Amino acid sequence: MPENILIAVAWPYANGPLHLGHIAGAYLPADIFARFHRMAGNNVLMVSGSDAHGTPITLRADREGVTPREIHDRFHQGFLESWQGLGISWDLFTTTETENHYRIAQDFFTRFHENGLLYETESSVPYSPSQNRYLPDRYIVGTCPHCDSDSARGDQCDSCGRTLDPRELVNPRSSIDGSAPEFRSRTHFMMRFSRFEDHLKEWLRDKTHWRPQVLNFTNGFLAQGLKDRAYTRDLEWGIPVPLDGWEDRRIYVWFEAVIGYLSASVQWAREVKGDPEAWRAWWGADARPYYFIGKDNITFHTIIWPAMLMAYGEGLALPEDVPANEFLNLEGYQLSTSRNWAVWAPEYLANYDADALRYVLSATMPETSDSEFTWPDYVRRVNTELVGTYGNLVHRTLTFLQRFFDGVVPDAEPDAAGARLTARVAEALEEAAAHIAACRFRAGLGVAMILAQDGNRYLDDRAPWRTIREDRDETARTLVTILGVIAGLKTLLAPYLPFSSQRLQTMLGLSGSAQDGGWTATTPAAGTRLPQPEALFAKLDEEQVLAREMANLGVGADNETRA
RNA sequence: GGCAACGUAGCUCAGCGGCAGAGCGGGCGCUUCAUAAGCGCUAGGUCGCAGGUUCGAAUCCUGCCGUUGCCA
Repeated sequence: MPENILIAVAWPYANGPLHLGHIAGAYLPADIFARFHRMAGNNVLMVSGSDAHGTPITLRADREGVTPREIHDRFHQGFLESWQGLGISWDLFTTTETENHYRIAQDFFTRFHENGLLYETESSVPYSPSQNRYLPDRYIVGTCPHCDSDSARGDQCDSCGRTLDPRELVNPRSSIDGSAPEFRSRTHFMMRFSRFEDHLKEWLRDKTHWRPQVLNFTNGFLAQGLKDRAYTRDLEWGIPVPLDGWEDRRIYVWFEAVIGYLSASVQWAREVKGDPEAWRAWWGADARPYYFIGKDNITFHTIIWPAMLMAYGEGLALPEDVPANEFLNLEGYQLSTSRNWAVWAPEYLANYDADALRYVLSATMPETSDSEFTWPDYVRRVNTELVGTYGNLVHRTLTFLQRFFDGVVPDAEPDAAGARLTARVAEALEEAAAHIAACRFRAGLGVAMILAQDGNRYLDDRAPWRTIREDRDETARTLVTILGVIAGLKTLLAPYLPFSSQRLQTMLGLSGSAQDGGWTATTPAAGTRLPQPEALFAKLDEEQVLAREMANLGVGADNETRA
């Protein structure tokens, strides 16, 4: 019986283009998971969108002298193009800047308020008299009270790493115009998260299938006691508090962005599916929601958002799993937008193949600990593994078939050794399915690559280039066997390498899409004439790649702001 | 400062109580259908450091060093 699998993926800040860290951290694993489950016959709803209201967007807008909406629109559009190029197969990628999202986020607020979960509290907020606006903590700069650095921000000191309150800063001033801020007393709402501590602990009890890092971190966080948190902020950009007289305060971006998982599902039902109630199948009692995020977001998805769902009280499905990834480093250092230490998706896609990146990032996905992307390693994996092991197995087989069989699939059955290998294909499909369903994506890919090696070894053992001289039937048996392996690889790799699997689908003389073929190895029927094969992947010139990429890295760094 | 992880072969990473593993790179050989691709063999490691538990520790515990994330 098909399952309803909600694939909810982190909402990227629309303040800059996507880079490799985003892709390896959340979007690629989510997409592999989605494509696999669709092939396996499950009902998938995969949603996310641009986070329009984060502080980084306001920061960039202030710096460029444009509105936050202009920043959001620019990068949201860029995201859509990158998804297309990378083959990230959303059912809907929307944004928090929609009427639908505002309505649902405000509905959450109203519900919490009516249920007595929000209470008022006074807090001291930095205000700029010269600009006549309240300032976010990180807009205040000054001297750090701990280490005397004069470039500390109101939220944190980059020199000593301590987090700060803007009132602690010595000689505080606005980073916009250098004027001294006032601190004004303002009324804000606190959310009674503390009320859900026990319920959360109870809910977490059977989550033994979660990754240890995620579970330990979550349990540890809860063990320290869940505190109430400010639900509103003094900002001009964001979703207004839906109460008379409170319109100048906004719902804190974090508590609003997570609601996007639900609001995007609702929007999908109405606008894409054309059935306004269709979203309920992915949010009901038998739905299985998976949240793909980075390790910096764990508490919001294992504690805050589940608590909000409990607080909302419609029996909305809680996360089944939150397979948070660790971080991807680049050439030995952390990715950094401000230092331009990154590989940007648009630039990558302008020069290289999407499947090649999907392969390399899948093989080195930071599932269990931080991992490393280097350009020499990228070239090596593409040339030896993608081209050499997998691509070449396909190419040597299909060109052989053209040369000696006129491209026609022979009518033959595998021999004994071939039957054993064919059985391996079926096993590989089962093993990989188990790995992918459990969010072990590297392991799933490993199963496919071992099968490709088995195929190459089988070909070398059978040596059809020799048998063709005296025993055409035996050669035919070898080829039919290896075509079955290739068909299996096409399926096994379709979640990882959708573009090349589709090309292979065509080269195998199969109609339709590789995605719709199901999680099985379908071989072309005997007598089918296959088209002239083309290489699945292009070999890279290491010197050329390194010359281009190492020259770009870190160039144009902007050290004035951090993003 | 508190919490949670990570530190394993030249590189990238598995393993997480029972003889230290894979891929790549290095060395040697086989093959020639194939994108100078493929296959086999081989060298290479005080499993961050120091203690402890155990018949037995890369694996469990403690401390330290280094890295990362979250929180204060």
